[in-house]
Amino acid sequence: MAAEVHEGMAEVRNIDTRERILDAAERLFMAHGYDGTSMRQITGDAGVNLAAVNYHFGSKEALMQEVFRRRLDWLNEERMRMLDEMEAGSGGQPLKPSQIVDGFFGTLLRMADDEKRGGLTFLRLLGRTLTEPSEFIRTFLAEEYAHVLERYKAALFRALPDVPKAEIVWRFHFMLGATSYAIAGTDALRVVTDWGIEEGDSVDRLDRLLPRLMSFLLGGLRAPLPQFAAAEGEQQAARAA
Amino acid sequence: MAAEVHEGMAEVRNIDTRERILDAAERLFMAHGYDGTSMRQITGDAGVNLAAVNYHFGSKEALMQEVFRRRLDWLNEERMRMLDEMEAGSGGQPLKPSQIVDGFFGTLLRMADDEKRGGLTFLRLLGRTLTEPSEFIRTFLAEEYAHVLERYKAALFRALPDVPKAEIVWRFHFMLGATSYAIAGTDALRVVTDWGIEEGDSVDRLDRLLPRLMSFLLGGLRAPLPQFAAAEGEQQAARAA
DNA sequence: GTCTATATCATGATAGAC
DNA sequence: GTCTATCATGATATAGAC
Repeated sequence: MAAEVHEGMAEVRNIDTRERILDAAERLFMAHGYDGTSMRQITGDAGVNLAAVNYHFGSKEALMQEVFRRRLDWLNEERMRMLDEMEAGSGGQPLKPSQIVDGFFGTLLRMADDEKRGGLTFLRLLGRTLTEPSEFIRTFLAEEYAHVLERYKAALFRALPDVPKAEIVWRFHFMLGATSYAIAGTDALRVVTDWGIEEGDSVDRLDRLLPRLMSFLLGGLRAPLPQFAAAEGEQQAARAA
Repeated sequence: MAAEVHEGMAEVRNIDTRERILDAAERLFMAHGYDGTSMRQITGDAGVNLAAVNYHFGSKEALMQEVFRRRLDWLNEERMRMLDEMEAGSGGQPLKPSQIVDGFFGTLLRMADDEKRGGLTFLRLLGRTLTEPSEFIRTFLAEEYAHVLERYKAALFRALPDVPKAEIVWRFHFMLGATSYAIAGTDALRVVTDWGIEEGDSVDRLDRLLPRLMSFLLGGLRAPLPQFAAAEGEQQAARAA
């Protein structure tokens, strides 16, 4: 009797097993890194059999890719959708830098509150992975979502016509770093923030992180240019005129 | 005869072996991470025997700590020395934010040109490790050099009396992230910077990275406060007056 | 689809000769 | 201090019964 129920639920349990593995892998990769997490830990945590990972995903590397794809496909479609929407509403005018930054980084940070999209766990995993040494996964991310970066970069070029393009690319990069580190939420962070914070100020609240980060990013993006770049900026502005 | 020469050089070869192991470990940990690097790779690369790591350092973890200590002791002494010097020359007045940022992050970045202090290899290792999941090493770093962060944080509090302290701590954290990511120099960086850079513009030149990063960091540090924090800033300024 | 059992290999660490 | 040889463990992956 139990066997019949088991057979009847085979399809459902299959899907369930896949998700359970992905959830456990996401959590463990976040906490201990790719190389620091074994398939025994993952399947143990997920409550499934050791062989299930290879059956459902083929290998540990393929599992890692699927962990990211599950979240990033949605995120990057959302980013594209927001850019489409903002550009449709701007009447052909360049967007404001704050709109672009919010579309890219704000959309990312708002995932932290969305448990069904991975929430803070996935965000931290992503933040850490961007500087982690597992080459195959950085390559995968760069290739899979290059088109999104490209469109946002182009939007920034239009929004800041008198800033040299090289400078914008660098600043985009600095913004990525500040954001990654903030969401990675390492213990180094905790040590820093534990000092000298006024009583009652809840540093850890995510709804405050977003405006804090936004101010910082925009301040950096629009900062005065370094001297050698300011000269290039004048040339670029002259060409455009 | 050969045996006598060997014995006579024992001390020298000892030191040499230690340094060779540290150099190889620094390079490999940077490229593949702590968990992704085996002691066989390290000793193979260093051209020494496998057992030498445990003889000289005791364990893989202790080796990793020594890799960092070798570079960071100097860096953090230099940071302290610069702060002492600047404060001695300011006549009791608060320092300028740009001085403080240069003392902390400029001193770090200038290590990239100093091959005998680890150069770019160590800088990248450090940048990656700050978000890496190896807990023991982040704990080690946080405890070992906490006093330096504390002094720089205090200097920033004095330099920016009407910015809430919590805000300064966060912005310090964002600056750390932007810098880590920039020096980690992942492939994600390379992909980003390969797009749309004008011909002849050498994006990779380190002497340009420093002023670029400085402008960005200072722009972020001095950015307008987010609304909720601006209110706190007024209170803080009122208390100080 | 799920399980047990196992093949195959790499890891960190150490004992003991030299 | 350096070497060889080896231990004990844990890794990914798979074969084959159910």
